[in-house]
Amino acid sequence: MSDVARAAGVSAATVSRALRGEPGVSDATRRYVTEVAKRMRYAIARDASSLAGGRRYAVAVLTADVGRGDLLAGAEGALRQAGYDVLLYVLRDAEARKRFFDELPLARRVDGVLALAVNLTDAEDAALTGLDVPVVAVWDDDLREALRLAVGHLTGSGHRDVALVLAGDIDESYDEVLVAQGLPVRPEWTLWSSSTVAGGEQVVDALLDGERLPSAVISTSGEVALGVFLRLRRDGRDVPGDVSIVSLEGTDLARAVGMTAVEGAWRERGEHAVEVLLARLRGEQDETEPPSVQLVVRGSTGPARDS
Amino acid sequence: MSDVARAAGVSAATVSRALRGEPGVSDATRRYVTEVAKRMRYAIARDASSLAGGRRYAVAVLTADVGRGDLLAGAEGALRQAGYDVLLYVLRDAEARKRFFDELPLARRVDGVLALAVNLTDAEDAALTGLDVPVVAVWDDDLREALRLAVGHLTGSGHRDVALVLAGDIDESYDEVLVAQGLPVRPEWTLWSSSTVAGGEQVVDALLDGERLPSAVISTSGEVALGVFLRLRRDGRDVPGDVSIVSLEGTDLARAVGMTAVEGAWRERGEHAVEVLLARLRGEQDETEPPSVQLVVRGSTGPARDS
DNA sequence: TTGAAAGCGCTAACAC
DNA sequence: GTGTTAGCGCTTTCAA
Repeated sequence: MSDVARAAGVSAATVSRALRGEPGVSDATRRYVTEVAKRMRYAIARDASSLAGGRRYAVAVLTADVGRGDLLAGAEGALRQAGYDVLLYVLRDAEARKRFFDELPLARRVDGVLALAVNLTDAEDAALTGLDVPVVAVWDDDLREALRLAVGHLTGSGHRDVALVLAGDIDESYDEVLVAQGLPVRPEWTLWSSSTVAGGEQVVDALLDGERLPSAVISTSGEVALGVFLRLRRDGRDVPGDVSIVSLEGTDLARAVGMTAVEGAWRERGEHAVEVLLARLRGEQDETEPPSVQLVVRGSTGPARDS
Repeated sequence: MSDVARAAGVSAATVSRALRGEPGVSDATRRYVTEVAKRMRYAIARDASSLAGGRRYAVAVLTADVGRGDLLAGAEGALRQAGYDVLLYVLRDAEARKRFFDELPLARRVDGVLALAVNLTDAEDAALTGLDVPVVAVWDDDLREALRLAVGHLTGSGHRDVALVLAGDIDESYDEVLVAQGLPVRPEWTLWSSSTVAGGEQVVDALLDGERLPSAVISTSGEVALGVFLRLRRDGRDVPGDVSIVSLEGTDLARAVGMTAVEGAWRERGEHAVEVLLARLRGEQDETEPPSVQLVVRGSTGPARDS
């Protein structure tokens, strides 16, 4: 930077102000400095900038699962455009997750935290809040809303025996949504799975071991839903004749295989989360609503067997 | 840090040396300082550290497509474990890609660059090399090898009319692999697609518009391969009776739907790439081989129609 | 083995 | 509108 200052015949402070768009520089000077900097291919040393200025121009993005590509891509694009670096943390499994929250390697390193598809426990949330930077989480509310839609659709078709498959580290309180809509909750019908097709297949195995099959399965993960579908079919069950399936993660994969799903505009959801975070960073509050989700009925759901 | 120094009754320099494992500190001092730092929940200010030390403890990870989750997850885990931050850059489409290489926002910000599933053009490669940090790219070689396996499998079953679907920004020279194995190359059978199921469906539409169908389709993307499969079937074509399909991206999705695919151990491939990069960072050269890929034959391929 | 001092490249506060 | 000065929190000489 001092090179640029010398070349432009101004002080380093002026270069700094000019390049950052700070007030207190004449238009002519700003233009000239900008041009010189460009010609010299000057790239700011962010470390020094952060050290002196206090801001870090970086946001940590936590995700449980890189599979939810659109959410992540949307957030990355929006952050990048706003001039923030994206520090990616993949909380792949319980162990990685625990290590992350134990060490919490974010202190003094980021201006904010975005938790995508993570579903923080209270303790984890507290740990992040202790960092003293804004934390924005996407997924939990979205998931609840999606679940409500799915349950509504199923009860409307006479389903009462609904199994819920949760992918990732998700707390149990989702059962409440079932209860709220008047459905019974059977412990053996609340299942956990990794977010993979194979996970979905295993879920079906567990279900088949039980007394009887539920008449419908809701899965938070599109891949799991597909696994459930494939495994059921391989076992000679008809979908939706014997079992209906709803995925809470609508992607074009769901569309292509004809899976009833909640479509969430995930890229837009990621961008919206960034808006909220940036507003918090500015000390404001973003009041806009996230993009709404909607249920798209396809061939994987039908009336309940006994209705 | 000076707090820790004061509390431990040593100088900041000693704290610095102790915490980083630098020589020149007695074991007793190191242990004590480490303990005090931990007790005080000291977190180093990376900015200051980088500024003073020259190293940035950060690696840029470029990816064309967050869909290849395992590759990314593998690289992220390995980098994190080695103490590096992961700066994620999603080169989503041609425009984002161009902007990235025009601005090249990495100067003075990272110690190295990892390009995952990107396939750099010569110009792009030169731009990165100009950054003066090690650059490691994964995908191109892997893809060529995978393609060789796929082509070998198909020609072994008598296929000669093979269409190639490239997902992402991939250069055309992959045709050479077909030529090298004695296959004819027809321009209308080299197709580009976005890495989505929908993209695969569109590819089939284009194929159906042509004079005749190829007897086999190779797709670099697992999702595209699935789209091809679904669309062909919806059109009344038999797979593999009419058309065989091979995916170069073997995931459990490929397994679940019975797709012949090249399984690449992507997570391990990502970790290996990090090994190579870290070695370069240490000024060494990693000579280990990347994990090998292998073809798994499933139901989506069979003998050629006319053989 | 340890400490003191200089300086990394910026920004912010204060002058002018 | 612009320059000067003083740090930001570390690492790295150089001395002790």
